Amino acid sequence: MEDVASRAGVSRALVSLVMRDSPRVSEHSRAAVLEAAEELGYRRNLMAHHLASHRTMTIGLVLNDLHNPFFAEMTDGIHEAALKAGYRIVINTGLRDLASEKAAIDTFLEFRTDGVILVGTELSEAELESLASETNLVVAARVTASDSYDTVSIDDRLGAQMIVDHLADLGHCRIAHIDGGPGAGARKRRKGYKAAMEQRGLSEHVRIVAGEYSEHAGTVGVDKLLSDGEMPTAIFAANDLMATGVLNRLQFEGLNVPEDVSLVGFDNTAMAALHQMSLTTVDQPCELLGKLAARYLIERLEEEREEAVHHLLVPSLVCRSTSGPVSSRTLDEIR
Amino acid sequence: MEDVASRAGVSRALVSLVMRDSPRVSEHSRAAVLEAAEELGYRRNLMAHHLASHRTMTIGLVLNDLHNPFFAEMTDGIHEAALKAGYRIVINTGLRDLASEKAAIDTFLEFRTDGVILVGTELSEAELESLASETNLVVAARVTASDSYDTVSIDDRLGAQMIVDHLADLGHCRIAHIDGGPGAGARKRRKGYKAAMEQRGLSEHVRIVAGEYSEHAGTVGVDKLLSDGEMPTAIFAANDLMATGVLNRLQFEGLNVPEDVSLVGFDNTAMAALHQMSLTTVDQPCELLGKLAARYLIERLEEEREEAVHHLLVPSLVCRSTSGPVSSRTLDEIR
DNA sequence: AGGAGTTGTTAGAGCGCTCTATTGATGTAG
DNA sequence: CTACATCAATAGAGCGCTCTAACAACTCCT
Repeated sequence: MEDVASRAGVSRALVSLVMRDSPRVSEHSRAAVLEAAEELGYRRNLMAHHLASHRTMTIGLVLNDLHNPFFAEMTDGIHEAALKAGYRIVINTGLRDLASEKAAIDTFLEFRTDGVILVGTELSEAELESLASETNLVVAARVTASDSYDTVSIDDRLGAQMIVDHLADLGHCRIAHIDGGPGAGARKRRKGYKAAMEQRGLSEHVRIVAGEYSEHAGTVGVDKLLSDGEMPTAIFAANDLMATGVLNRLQFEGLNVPEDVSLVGFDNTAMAALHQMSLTTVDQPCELLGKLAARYLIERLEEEREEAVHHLLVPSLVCRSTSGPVSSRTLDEIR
Repeated sequence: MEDVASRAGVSRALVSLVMRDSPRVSEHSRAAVLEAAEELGYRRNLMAHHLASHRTMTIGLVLNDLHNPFFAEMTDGIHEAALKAGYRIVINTGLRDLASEKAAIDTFLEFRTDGVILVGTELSEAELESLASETNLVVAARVTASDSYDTVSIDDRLGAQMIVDHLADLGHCRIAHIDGGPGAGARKRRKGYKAAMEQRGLSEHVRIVAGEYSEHAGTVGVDKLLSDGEMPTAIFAANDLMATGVLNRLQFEGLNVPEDVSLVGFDNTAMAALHQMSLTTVDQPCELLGKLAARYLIERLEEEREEAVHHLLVPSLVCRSTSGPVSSRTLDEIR
């Protein structure tokens, strides 16, 4: 910066002003500085910039799982909204694993990004609370009642209920749920499933298989369902990624979907819409969620608001071809 | 740091040593400092750290497209190798768009990450060259002959040739290629396709439709193929993501795969292996590629090597169910 | 003409850390 | 008992920037 200043024949402070697009610089000086900077290939040092200004104009984004297209779609929305407000984003992945997620967050804390958006976090509420005391925080795709950070999500519980209602309407009673384990929103989906089953008078058919938000968990889940007890006529997979694994395994086992077993996912990722999948699922307006998350964080950063916001969006069911009326055949006949 | 120092009853410099795990600190002082830091919730400021040390122990990773599972798989490999060497990674996305990619890179340059890995970059060779003069650079999934940065990739040209050979062996002559446009490796795949067609005496059947590495491009590509001229009996899509769109559209148009049209993709992403897709494709050992990329960058960072490395891996064909012998029916009969 | 404002520019302190050189304190050999 | 290492700890400069306060140089108004 010193070099640029002397080459442009001005002071270091003025170069700093030009770099920050200050309006209180004459056109003449501005041009001279920009030219000198260009010639020297000068690029400002964000580290030093931050150290002096305490701002980086950067948002840290922690995605739970890069393999799940849901997160890519959320990112689009966040990216767009952030850019529009003059912020840039930096991403890190939690690898669907608590320790890695914490490491990812630590990186951003050490980098001192202006704020952090956690998409699909697996952190406990206590951990979120303590994180919120260190930085500006928005949690997406998960709901809490905290008043120190914002949350943006769809109503997972309601989504699960819609699924059960849909399947029950088609005549299904033996509706099983492979759950999302520690995944964000998984508990609410599980609860919604249970509540809806009870409401429909299907309490005795409640059957929950432990899983997680991955394709592999779908495969394993089907194996478990096949190996012990009566096979359900419908499966509610905790998310689309898992549903992919379920569908794969069912077909591998010679079961037809939806003739023999109906299947419903959750998230409505681009994957689900594919002709080959054509998965019945619950839609999450990813881009909108992303935009809202970014917007709420930016409101915090610009100190336009003190109290926490908890924005809950209403999901909608997308019926495709993996769900159909209950079959009259039993599993034994099928085999 | 000052606070931690006074609380622990030592100097600021000693706290710094403890934070950097220096061996020249007595156990007693170390314990005292760590305790004080813990109590005060101290977290070192990476910005200041870098400013003074010129190191961040961080690698910037630019992924061309978050929606393409190929990049998620590469990331796994990079992440693992980086962590093992004590580096952390920070990700940014190019949104499959040159301007965004440049913005992503700029962020890392301003953050002064120790080095940058570009996965599937669309930058020109001149731009890559100039970037390499600013930071330590490794380019993955693309090949150049530069001697100022390393590249790690499979042999795209060979992969394309394997596809054409496979299809030609099945009796196909009218093999069309929907290309990857500005995408990394797309030119090589296009060239390999052309060369192989000529080698097989199928020059007159060479047909290239302009596309890009996206699902949508596959849909559009099929429409183009259907609307003008004779429909090919086989399609080589520039990557798996595009192949998904192609498959989708073909089925929508009532064409059976592989009975009416054979289809081959490229990348062998997890998606391609799904029972519902079962896509014939060319395998890229993503994790290995990622690991190599990280390793080469780290070698550069630790200044173990001066000259550039260009590592080219041999691809392999994975035959699944979207490719089969040429059909005797013509398109008119099908319709 | 003199005070008040406005505009463009600058000096210099300070952000939170590392790093070099230095100082004591302790041990070890001549 | 002195000379020389070795080890633990520290002072103080400096990394590249921003920010406050101050300063010229104008313009405007009474």
